[in-house]
Amino acid sequence: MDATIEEVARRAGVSIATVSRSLRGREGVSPRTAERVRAIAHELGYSASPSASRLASGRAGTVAVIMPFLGRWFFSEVLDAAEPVFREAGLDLLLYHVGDRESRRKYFSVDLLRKRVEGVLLVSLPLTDAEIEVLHSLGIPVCTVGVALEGFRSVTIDDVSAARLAAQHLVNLGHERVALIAGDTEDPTLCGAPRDRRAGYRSVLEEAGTGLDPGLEARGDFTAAGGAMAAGELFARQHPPTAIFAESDEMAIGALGTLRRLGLRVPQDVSVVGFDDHPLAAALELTTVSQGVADQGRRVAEQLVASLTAGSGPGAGASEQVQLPTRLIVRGTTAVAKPAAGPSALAGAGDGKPRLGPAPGTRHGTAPGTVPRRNKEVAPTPGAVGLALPIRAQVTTQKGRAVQQ
Amino acid sequence: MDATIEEVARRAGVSIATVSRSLRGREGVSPRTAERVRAIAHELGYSASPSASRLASGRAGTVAVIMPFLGRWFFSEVLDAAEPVFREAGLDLLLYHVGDRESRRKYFSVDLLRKRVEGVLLVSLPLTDAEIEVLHSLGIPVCTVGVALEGFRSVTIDDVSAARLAAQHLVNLGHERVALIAGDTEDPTLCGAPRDRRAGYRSVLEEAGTGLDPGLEARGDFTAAGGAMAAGELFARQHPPTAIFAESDEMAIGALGTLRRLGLRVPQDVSVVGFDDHPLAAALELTTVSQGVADQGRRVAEQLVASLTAGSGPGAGASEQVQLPTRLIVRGTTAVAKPAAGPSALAGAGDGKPRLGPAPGTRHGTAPGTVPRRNKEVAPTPGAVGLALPIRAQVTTQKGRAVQQ
DNA sequence: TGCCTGAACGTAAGCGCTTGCGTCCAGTCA
DNA sequence: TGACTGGACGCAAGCGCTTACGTTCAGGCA
Repeated sequence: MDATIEEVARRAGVSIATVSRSLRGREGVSPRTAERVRAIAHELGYSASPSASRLASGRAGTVAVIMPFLGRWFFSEVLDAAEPVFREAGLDLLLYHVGDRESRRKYFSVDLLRKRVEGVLLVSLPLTDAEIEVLHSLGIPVCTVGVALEGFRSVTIDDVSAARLAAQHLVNLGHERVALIAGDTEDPTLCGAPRDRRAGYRSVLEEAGTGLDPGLEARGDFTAAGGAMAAGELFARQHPPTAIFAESDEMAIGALGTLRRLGLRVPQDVSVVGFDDHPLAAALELTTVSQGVADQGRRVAEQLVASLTAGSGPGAGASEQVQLPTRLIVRGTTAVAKPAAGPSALAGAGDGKPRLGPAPGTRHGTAPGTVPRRNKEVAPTPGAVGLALPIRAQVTTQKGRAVQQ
Repeated sequence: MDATIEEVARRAGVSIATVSRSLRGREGVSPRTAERVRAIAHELGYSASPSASRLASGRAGTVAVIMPFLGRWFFSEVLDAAEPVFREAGLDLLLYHVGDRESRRKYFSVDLLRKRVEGVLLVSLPLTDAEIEVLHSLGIPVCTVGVALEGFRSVTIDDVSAARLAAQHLVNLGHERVALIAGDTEDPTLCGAPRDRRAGYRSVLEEAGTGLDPGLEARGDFTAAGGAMAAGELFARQHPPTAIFAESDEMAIGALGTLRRLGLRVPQDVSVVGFDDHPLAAALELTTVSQGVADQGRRVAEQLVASLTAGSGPGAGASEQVQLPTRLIVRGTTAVAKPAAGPSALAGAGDGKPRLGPAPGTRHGTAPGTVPRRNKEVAPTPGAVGLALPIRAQVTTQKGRAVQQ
């Protein structure tokens, strides 16, 4: 068996209380003794049993991260960013994948969380009132990311404004038929994001005076395959769009695939904007709305750790709602609308250069979009350089070749 | 405070021992009593304190999943598939992100795992002998996926054969200059996969008699950005390739971006094969080697659960090494080599159709590649349909338009 | 010198369970 | 009717810690 605290105490010739105090850095032990105890503990390869110490102290030393998806980019990215924060704080990270209604019941009604964790991080999971009630009744800090919940601290973005960014960009390029590939607003495993992004999109179209056309909206399910289908639907309809805004990069990329199969060139025939700034978006030169996912993950984890350590300290921030900025990253999948678009035009020879020009209401963006490069060696590859624009600022130019599909 | 076992006992008018037995389904309790206890426990919203029960029973009820990356597709996919298996078995899933050398030391030398988990799932993490020693000394079941480790059960694929599949496909299409975008074989956070895939690639080239050319190998880092850079390097060299095999889809997609920027058409000018069957590979019609990642995740999790429940039962399978099959999925990024390739040819008008024809040694594949479709509604989208081929079987035809970039 | 003080340490009471073993008692059999 | 049996249950000893409180004792002060 592993060494226990008792063995360490015996070897050090002190009581187990002193060992505990020494190892936990509590006061009441002379520096010399503490040091000696620590040396012996290390020599024995001793480390306290978590269950014993949790039982005795009453603190779980664990946080739960609850997410509806693990495989989708947004979620794994949040997890990736949050993990080190918890680790740093000495907290174990218990992962909960909440999928269907059934597993949700297990997590919420049967208190799987109670006594097990001392904090909960909820990733983009919309909850019923009953579930929220359960969370509150746990009496432990709960932070959310991707969705704001009454009474809980959260880190989110303004999905409405972010979507407006994308839609406005397309409108300003002269597009009059801007389609939306939306997430499912009914899906119980998805949050308000699809609803808000659609709202942002619609508000821009209304302001533009082009009117809303239900025929311009199709549903993907936040996957590439769903995006591909949705694009297929859009172009099978009476009046196809000249531009597409997809609520996620994964759907946008799926749409790109469909467009290519249909022989439509991007951006010459159709412009496409995504949402997320997925790592592959840069590679594919997809114009997109960046929402700093890693940032969100890190921030919300820090928020949770703070709630945990501060206890009920300064009442401030009890339900702090952080909203992170988003920005449009213009790459190669968007261009000014063709004067008279014939959507039936099949793929023809293209010179590969998007016909970009100053859009109405132009303002120059300044902060260059960055393309992640971990490999620092020779860089003969012309990277896609986009422009990061504040809300409402519009595109003017871009460096780098655009897509030519 | 939450209800304790004592309160349940009091209300039920029995001893806490009986409550414990009733709730855990142990024998020694009359059915009537057990039922009554269960009802009362439920009424009180009681559930046993994990730390207390773990301390008393000595079982941790928790497994650790250790992975070097959380954000990369392969890893999050494995996690996604493994989680439900553990949940089903009533095991908590403790997530460990092992990044740099420093954090590795923490995980392995300081026994963060000891006393905390009763099983370990290691995802594609190569270990030093010392680290392996530590794992063995834990005396608990350890399973690995993505890499086979002496003395541990594992689920892997045959990376050499899988890579051969891709390389052979290109060679059979008539390509004589087949490049490799390789992962870093020196990276301590990566497993034998890059080494084996490179070996498979090289063996095919050697057999083909085209000889090995160091100028045909470049290093990505398993990211799209890395793949983009690597492709850039390859085409900046003296004798550019006519085909590229990338050791991951993410790198392949990055390479596609670079090729487009360089004005090279895929597959007319350059063929590209990836590795993984990433969800976006289907959307982009990337020819790739599918390695059934979800399968691997599920299988290895089941393996670990079995080791845990079987205890040291039938000695069989003590170090069972499962190897899952891989298959080539031919989509639109590969085509027969041009008779005389001028790699400097810039993008010209293309008819968008790959010049695919029967390759030498042809054999017809039968099992159709599947494109994940969760949305079951009208499907006007022409999905990419690839062919799943057993090892060494070669391409003949494919349905659906090919990429035209 | 006697007393007070506080740092340094020990004592022991839990924390909330699990489980081996002992007890009780309704049946069973001789 | 009494010894015997086994199912149903209670008792209590932990599991390995944390921590409130008690004890000891060297030093400082009047």
